[in-house]
Amino acid sequence: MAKHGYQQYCSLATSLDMIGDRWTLLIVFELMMGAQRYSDLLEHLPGIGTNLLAARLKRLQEAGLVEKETLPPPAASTVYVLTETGQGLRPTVISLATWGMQFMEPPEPGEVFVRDVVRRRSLMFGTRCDPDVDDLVELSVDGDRIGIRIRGDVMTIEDGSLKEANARIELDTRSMFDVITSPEKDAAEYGLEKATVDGDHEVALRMLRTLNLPRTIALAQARETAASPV
Amino acid sequence: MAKHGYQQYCSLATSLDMIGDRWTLLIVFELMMGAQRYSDLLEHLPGIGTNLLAARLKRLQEAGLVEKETLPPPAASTVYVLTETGQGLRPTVISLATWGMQFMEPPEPGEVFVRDVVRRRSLMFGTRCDPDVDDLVELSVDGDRIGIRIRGDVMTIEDGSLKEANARIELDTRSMFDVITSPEKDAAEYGLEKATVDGDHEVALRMLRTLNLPRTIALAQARETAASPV
DNA sequence: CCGAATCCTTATTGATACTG
DNA sequence: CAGTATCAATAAGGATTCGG
Repeated sequence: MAKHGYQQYCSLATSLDMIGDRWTLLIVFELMMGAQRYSDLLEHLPGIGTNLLAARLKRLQEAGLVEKETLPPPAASTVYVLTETGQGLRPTVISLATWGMQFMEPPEPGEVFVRDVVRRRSLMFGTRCDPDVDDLVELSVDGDRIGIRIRGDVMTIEDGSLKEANARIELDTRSMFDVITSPEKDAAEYGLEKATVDGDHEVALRMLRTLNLPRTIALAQARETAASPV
Repeated sequence: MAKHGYQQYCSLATSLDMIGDRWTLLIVFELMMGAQRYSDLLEHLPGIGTNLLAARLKRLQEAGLVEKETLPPPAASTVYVLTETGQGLRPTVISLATWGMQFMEPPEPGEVFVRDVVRRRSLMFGTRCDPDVDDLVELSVDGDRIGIRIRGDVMTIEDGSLKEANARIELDTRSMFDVITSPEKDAAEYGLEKATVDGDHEVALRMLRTLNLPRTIALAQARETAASPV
């Protein structure tokens, strides 16, 4: 689309020449959540079309934002990884994703898979957390069930139900939406009221707080940046 | 381009549906530097084509990011203005523009108009400045001449030469590039060595520091954000 | 002159089929 | 699994025209 680019001597135009094409930034976003195979990307980017994915990956590699890596045997599959340069887009992507949050409507039940929402959340999840925490929570939203482990500053997700969870949270789509998108710092408490909790309530509350954290922090940072723009 | 959008329940995809089209973010960037008429935008966005500009402005208005305003007589012209929502993109735009800086090559002499470079710089210029400063400097880069006034936290630019300037800086394109893009905090001192200065050296140095400021601050913020990603 | 709307050509995309 | 190839549908680029 930007075949011969914006021909402007402007760093924003330069950036857009590199990542301004349709789908490109979404691919970068996906790769920020970890290395992925071609088919993983296809799956996580519904609607992209295999030719476009291939084309974008090629350009991203030429631009030095992405690299192909071959996993050691027995996996022996090739994955795409963001380079250091590509990782440099993290603040931008987070800031843009945060801005977009204000336009999101509560989803229809079933429209959304919790797993994807929490996965994306995990990108914005930072290091500002208690290093001693080690929580394993089963989260079920309108029947859609995943396991989330928070260990210090690392969040990992697994599918299906967990026998060893410290807490089980069951909640409806709307409440989940409220917890995640609300800039209020008591959104987690509110979500807890709406939820059915099994197991350690303390752990459950901490988990909901963690899921809300990115939004709160991002807003604070955005305000600060806006107040004294760079 | 994104006619029926990415159909993903994802705030980044939502953002891109609004500002992901070609030219759109550049238009927003322009408007961040102040209200502009249709023809001003055409001029500042070389290559856009009048039909596209019209189409983008229409979409941006529908999306609530831009509004049309009619200036009071005798100006009586209509200008486009960013709404509060549109202004919310400021941190994103600054972060993306900062990221792109690493790919910029020193321009050919004459390729670039100082005025445009400094104009864009003024967007990133923030409030972290000495409120007592009131400097008026004439800056000439390879013969291209503008006047810059810094008064507290406000930077204004005017064309042509100034009789009343406190200092006159004359420098080549390459040195100007170095001052602006260098993350080193002594870039300004370096630039001063390369320059011919007439008038108050203290004022000249402060001006070069100010032009370098955005880059330095932006990098510091990016590092911080990357370290504890939102 | 400003602020577009129209027409036409080229480039990019989206969807699907196909291959090593 | 990891892409290519094909092709119709769209969007962008460029020139010109039009109304106030």
